[in-house]
Amino acid sequence: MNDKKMMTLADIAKLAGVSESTASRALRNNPVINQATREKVQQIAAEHQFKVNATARNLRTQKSYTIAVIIAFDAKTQQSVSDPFLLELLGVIADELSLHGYDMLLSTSKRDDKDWGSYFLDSKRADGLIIIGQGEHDPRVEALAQTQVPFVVWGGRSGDEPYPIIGSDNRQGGRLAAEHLLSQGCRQLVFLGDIRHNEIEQRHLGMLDACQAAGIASDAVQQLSCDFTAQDGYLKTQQHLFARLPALDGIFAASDAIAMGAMKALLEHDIAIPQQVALIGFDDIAMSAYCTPSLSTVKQNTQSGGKALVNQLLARMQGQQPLSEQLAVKLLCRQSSLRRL
Amino acid sequence: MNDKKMMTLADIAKLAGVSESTASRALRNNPVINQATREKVQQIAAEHQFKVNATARNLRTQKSYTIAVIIAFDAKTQQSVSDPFLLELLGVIADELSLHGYDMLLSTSKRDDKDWGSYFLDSKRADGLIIIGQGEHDPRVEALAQTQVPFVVWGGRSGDEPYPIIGSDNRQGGRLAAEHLLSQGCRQLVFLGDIRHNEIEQRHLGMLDACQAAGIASDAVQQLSCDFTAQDGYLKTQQHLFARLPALDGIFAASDAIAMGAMKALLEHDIAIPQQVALIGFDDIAMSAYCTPSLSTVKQNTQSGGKALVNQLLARMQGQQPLSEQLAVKLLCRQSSLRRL
DNA sequence: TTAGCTATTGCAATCGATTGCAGTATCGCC
DNA sequence: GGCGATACTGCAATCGATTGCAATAGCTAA
Repeated sequence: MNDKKMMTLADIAKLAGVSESTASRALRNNPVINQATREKVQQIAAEHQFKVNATARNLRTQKSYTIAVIIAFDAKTQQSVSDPFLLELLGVIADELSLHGYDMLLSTSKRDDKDWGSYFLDSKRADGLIIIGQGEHDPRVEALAQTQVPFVVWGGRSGDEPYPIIGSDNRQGGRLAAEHLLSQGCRQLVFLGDIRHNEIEQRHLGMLDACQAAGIASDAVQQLSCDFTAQDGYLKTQQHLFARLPALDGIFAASDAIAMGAMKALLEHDIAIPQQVALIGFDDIAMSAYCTPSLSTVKQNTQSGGKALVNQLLARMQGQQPLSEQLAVKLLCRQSSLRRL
Repeated sequence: MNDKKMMTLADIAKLAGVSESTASRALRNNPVINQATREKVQQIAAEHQFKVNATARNLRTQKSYTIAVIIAFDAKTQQSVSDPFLLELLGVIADELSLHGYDMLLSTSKRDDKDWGSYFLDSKRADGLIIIGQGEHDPRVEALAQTQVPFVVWGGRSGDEPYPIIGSDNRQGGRLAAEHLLSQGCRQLVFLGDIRHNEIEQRHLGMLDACQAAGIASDAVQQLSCDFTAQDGYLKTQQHLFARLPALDGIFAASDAIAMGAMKALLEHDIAIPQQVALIGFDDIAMSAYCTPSLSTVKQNTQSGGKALVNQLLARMQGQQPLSEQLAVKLLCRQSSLRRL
């Protein structure tokens, strides 16, 4: 029942009474092999549960049929470790890769000891790289761009990056969020987030776009740096925003986690949301709809994002010019910002 | 600067004026090679940024130095896709594996087309399997247990599983949660969760333990099936629990997500938490501390869990008898359940 | 009948590193 | 001076599948 030692192609060939080359071609459905022969070989292989040794194939073909996904953390803040958004994106990427016959090697680069390009590519562990890091300018990525390594990045475009970046249209997202706050009558706004990150910077810029378009004085818009955690959202709100009350009437947080921290601080201080301060986040994590008040937010299209990452990378690996992409986002208005029904 | 084609061990050997075998041994720091020779080879390799071809090594050594991590979803509920707890665990596993020189292949088995064991092991893609699925009895896992495949499972032990399971002491967690509710004066309790899942069943049993010990009548403890989502927590609370008010005074949700859904429903109904109904969850996801009221919960030790998974698997791969482990959990009392200060 | 095709199949090299075993040099010591 | 031990180093086989090219068989057309 359980074959003692591993079956090899040679065993299958012998059983089928053909040469290894024929067996190999038959299994891969090479049409040059007689149909009857093909079927016979495939049947025998199936009977014995033969699985091609991926290692041997990889060595011979010089491909690994594997893509490395690197989650690049900020060494300092350790952010995003528990960002639900990430896991969702990962799931989509995994599915899409598997659809194309690729496996996914996952690496969280906390210790950034090893140089990605060579660790994964030169050693033939992977054929390409997907880098997920809502990072600040990362020298390692910049360095990669100088090489021939096929890779794509999930993140925010700031304009001139010499590598393909797929991400949400963060600026548009920021615009939508701010327009919404303005439409609810907010006039003194705060942006809560770390604009050293490209994506966050774009969200902030979008907010400024909207304010400018609405003729809001620029000193009515404050930006306050904040980590990606609920904790920091809470702290920063406590430390800096209470002082600006009651004038302050609208907060745009760079992520839902931050927003929920801010919400906590406001509620503890008995500030009515959205009546006194309207609040909106970014990401639409699962909890957003279920906190009280429910959190307005800007939703990223994880599905399209994951697919775009994979498809651009595969295109790049086939020698095509990869393109950066910006995905449309969607405004979700919930209780935390809806002053009027 | 950038070497045209990939360097191979042969190239390094030639440059160093030694044979391939010597070069190989030198790079792996085999003490049988003269120290001076070793250093010279290593230096030349470093200069040329030589990286051992993992594929070739794997073929020759018949190992892949790779562990496959499979996130087994419930085909129906698609739960846990966005469970923050999972990502955290994944991160720990990734780090621990990398510490031991292993890479991590991630697979989300939504389409359960392929048979794990053979896909990863027979094809030599991985040396072992870590299966994460707070699953119900999964026939695929049962089948694996019949084979020689080295694998470990994250989940709940129900007693007799013939394979190593690492997980939290869910029963103890349930006990702690219930004891806490009781200590707050709750007498009519509801458990919200799907007890077909081992882990959840254990949490429920723990709750019953505590109630029994406290002499609570068994009909004062209700169990209500519920998916892993905030959404279902919300719905089930609306549909079934309002009818039991005001007698009902304590809810233990099988996960924080469920708890937050329930909280939403209660608040919308103007039920005071914790005065009228005390609420406690499980997991301590990042948001728990930042909803309002903040959510009491039982915290799992992700760190130890990830390490245990990896270490047990590696032990198993070295022929040792792997042991199941139950990790201690910790009760975190926050506003949602604290009636007295 | 035979050259010329086509349809199949097999031979043997190849991918790059590892490793058992054999070979060489050097040294100490009687 | 010779013998064995010690310390390195190299030869060549090996892991398992893929593939360019050669080989064979069967068949058609001249």
